[in-house]
Amino acid sequence: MKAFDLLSAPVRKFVRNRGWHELRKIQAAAITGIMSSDDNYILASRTASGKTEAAFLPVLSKLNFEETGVQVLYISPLVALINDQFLRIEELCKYLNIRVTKWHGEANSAQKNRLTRNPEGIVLITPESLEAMLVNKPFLVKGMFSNLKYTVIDEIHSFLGTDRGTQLKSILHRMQCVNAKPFSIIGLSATIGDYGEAKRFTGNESKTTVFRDTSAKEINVLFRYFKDNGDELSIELLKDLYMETKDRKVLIFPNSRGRAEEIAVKLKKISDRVDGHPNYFSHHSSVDREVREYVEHFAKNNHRENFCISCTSTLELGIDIGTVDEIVQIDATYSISSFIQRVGRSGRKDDRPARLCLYATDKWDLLQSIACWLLYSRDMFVEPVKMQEKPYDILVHQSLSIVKGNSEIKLKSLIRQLKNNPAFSQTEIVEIEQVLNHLLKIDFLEKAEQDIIIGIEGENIVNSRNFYSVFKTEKNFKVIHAGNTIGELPFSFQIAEGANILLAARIWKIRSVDSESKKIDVIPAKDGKKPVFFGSGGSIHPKIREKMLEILCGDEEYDFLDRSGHDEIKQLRRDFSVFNLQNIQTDRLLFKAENHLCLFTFTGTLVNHTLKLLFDVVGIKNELYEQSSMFDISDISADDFLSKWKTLPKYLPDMNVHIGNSLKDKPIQMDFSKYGVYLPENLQIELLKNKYFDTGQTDLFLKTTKIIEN
DNA sequence: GACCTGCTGCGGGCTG
Repeated sequence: MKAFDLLSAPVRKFVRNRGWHELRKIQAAAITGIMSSDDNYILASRTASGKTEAAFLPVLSKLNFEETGVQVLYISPLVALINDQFLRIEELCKYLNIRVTKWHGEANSAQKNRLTRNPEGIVLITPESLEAMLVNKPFLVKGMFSNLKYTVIDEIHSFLGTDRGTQLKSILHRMQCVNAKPFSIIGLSATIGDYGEAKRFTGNESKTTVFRDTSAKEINVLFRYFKDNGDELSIELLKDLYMETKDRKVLIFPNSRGRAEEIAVKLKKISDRVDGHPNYFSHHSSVDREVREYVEHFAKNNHRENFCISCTSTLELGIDIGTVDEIVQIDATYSISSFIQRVGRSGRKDDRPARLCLYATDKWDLLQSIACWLLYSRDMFVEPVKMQEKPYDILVHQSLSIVKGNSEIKLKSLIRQLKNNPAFSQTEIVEIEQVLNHLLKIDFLEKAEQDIIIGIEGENIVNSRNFYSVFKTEKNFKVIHAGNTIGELPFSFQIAEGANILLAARIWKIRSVDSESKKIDVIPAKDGKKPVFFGSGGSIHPKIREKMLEILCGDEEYDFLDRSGHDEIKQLRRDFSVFNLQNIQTDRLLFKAENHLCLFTFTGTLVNHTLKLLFDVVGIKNELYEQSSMFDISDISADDFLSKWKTLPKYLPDMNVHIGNSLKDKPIQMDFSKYGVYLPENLQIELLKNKYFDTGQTDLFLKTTKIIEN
């Protein structure tokens, strides 16, 4: 039987009326699977390949929406995506007389109230809104969701291996507990590397099936190399970039918000001068939400005019922005999976191959960029998801949430609930007890006779509006022009009266700064500096660094490189030819210069961090340059260094002591975790160890590496 | 050498 015939009559009518001649591969597979079983499914395929319909066509065919209670829950990582998908799902449901309700912080509260009085149909929600419901109105969760049949999780890859994902996994389990009969889960995802983790996310790996649409899109790739001079992009690069993008619909990804502004403003200036199109925008988290919505709307609805959006990962996820002809990446991405997301945003027209242009501004970035491209296109490599096996900080959060939701709960019952939750399945009971005891000790929890309740100190935390999310955000200054919010900026040396800055693809002069209300008043200006933001670097997988070394030691000529890129690689190869390298897997390079040593490790960020800590412990004076994966080592001879190097493995078993000392030195290191500071010290150390270090890989690295000298 | 994400409940003021 054909997949189409499995659908219910009204859904078939919908498909025919839309004029769809045939179902996509992913849709046919999903329909056959979902119609025939109540198993969980992961549907993986490119952006805009009809995944939403792949999930909803069979679910709408299968369920009886006359039943009371919400039947389908759709969970999205973004409010913007909920608003997007609402229109599509509502269109589908109009035929079937099913009510669809948006439920997030900005959604209409009258609609929400109507749903609570008469729960039915489909609800679109964020993880944080679900959390809030569990904390404040657990009775509502029971009333609304105890007859739930399906939960659809959009962009499920964005939850894998993240704190927010652990939170969602925990919430899903808590919801399963109030449900009469377990609901099924359908995860929608872009193509990812780690389907095992995606399957485990449903809480029932063996009853979860993955459907993948692997049909690859043809890509035309071009590399351009323009060495930058210091902080700003070279004028040659900008001119080339302008010519490359002026007649297309383009997304440019420059890896940082400051540079996104620099590019948008400078390309617009060139365009103004030569009478090109005026549609240059920037899109990132510091651009006001309404401004961003305008940009998205423009891209989606102007079919004839070209545009250029200079953006960060805000445009990586699946917000619908219509057709994009070309993707430009400035310098290497931090991961292959991010690279895949960005490439996937182009070439929606099926008849044309996607166009990808990779600019590099530094020799190491050029090398990394080539490595990423080869790993993606030849080796089909994607980083595995790095799981936090024991997410103690999320355990703190969920413990507080469960206690607050229950008002009071027996300690044994709380421990049992946490232990049965798949989000914490790797955490031992003694560890859960340790966390809860510490929360009791710091008055976040309190014993009231036989029960546990929220303690004095915990009240402030759980009653705050900020409690529902597990990630941290800083308070920034609002940038305002003539009463309109342009965006926001962190406080820095730049924020001063009379200074000129770039924001939202425009140039502004700061007229006044109000530190009290955190507002900056601006007027338009003619020239200015790119804004400064703060952030620590990303983490590069060892495989990318190994590929960089492989390219360096090889002699293949790449036909996708331009002349200057070709010359730069040639020069790099010449520089490294002083080493007689035999084995790319195990040989690493020690360059002996006059007064210092350069150790090129060609390994991942976490191993480098671990090596740095070990160097510090044994008193090797060093500085780490992550971009080239190189340690600059001084005040020691090569021979002394090598004999100390041999002793490093024996310090690894005491990593917790070393990390503990480092944490005492700089408590600020815990800042990455919103709830980590409420853990006992030994668990804080474990959290830090998992986040910034990799003792297992470092042990292996130290044991297998052979150091080659020049 | 970084990027991103979300938000209750209540009270007061205003509009229709």
